Amino acid sequence: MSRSNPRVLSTLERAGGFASAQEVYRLMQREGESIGLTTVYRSLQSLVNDKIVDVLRREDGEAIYRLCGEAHHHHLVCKGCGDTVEIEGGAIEKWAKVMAEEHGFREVGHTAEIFGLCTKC
Amino acid sequence: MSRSNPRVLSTLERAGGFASAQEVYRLMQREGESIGLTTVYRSLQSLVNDKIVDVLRREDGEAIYRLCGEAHHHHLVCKGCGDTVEIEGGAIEKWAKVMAEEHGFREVGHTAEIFGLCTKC
DNA sequence: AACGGGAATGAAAATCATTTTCATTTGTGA
DNA sequence: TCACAAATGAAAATGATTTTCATTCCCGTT
Repeated sequence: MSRSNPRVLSTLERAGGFASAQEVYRLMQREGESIGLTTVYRSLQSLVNDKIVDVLRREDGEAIYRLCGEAHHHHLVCKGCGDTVEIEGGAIEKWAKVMAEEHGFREVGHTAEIFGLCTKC
Repeated sequence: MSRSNPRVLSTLERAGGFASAQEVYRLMQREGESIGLTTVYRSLQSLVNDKIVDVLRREDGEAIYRLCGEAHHHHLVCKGCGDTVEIEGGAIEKWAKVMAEEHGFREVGHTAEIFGLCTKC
């Protein structure tokens, strides 16, 4: 096991708490940090294990890492222009909790996204 | 542009209306159909364009294709053993609809999954 | 200060899904 | 039959992610 390189976390923070591994890597390069791509991946994974960051997926399948503790929210994504609106999902939280309990699941998390065509598209 | 090979759609149906491109391809191979992977990808994409199937993402980033109009349900996935329970999500449907309307989105779909540790893990 | 062992690092190769290229085949209308 | 567009698929290209493996770093012990 490897522990997270602190500069990776700090870069993810600086990126707005939301970026892909490749982006974190490029960002660190541009800032003159000497680090390998492998280490970036390992650090991010370790942060995920430690529940310090979440993993989500872009539409193209690329993994993006998000700092936890951010107010938890969901997305409304436009299939046309890719525009994204953050929405709140109290209903989902409750649903997830109930469903999980009903089936005896512990340590539950969830994902939920809505996609459609926005007013402009 | 290429039109969808009908055998691809028929295979996706037979797969339970839910499979990745690779799975559809393997399934067709096993059934003795002569088809190339490229054609499977192209057909699925064309079906997506025609709004006959939806695209979702697995946790590992692989794209999965789902027949539209299928009885719509959600999943409760165990992080330990990978076991999956199908659950119903009336609450989500309502939430998605409300949120979409609130922001003027049309033709909306959604994804929602819950993951955690099952009783055995 | 030298030593030893485990953790961290990163370059390069391996994987895997997906896309692109391109030459060939097929189907259809003139 | 001819010609041309669409469909097909093998092989190569792409891009993210993971694995391998040799090297370097860190730290506590002689």
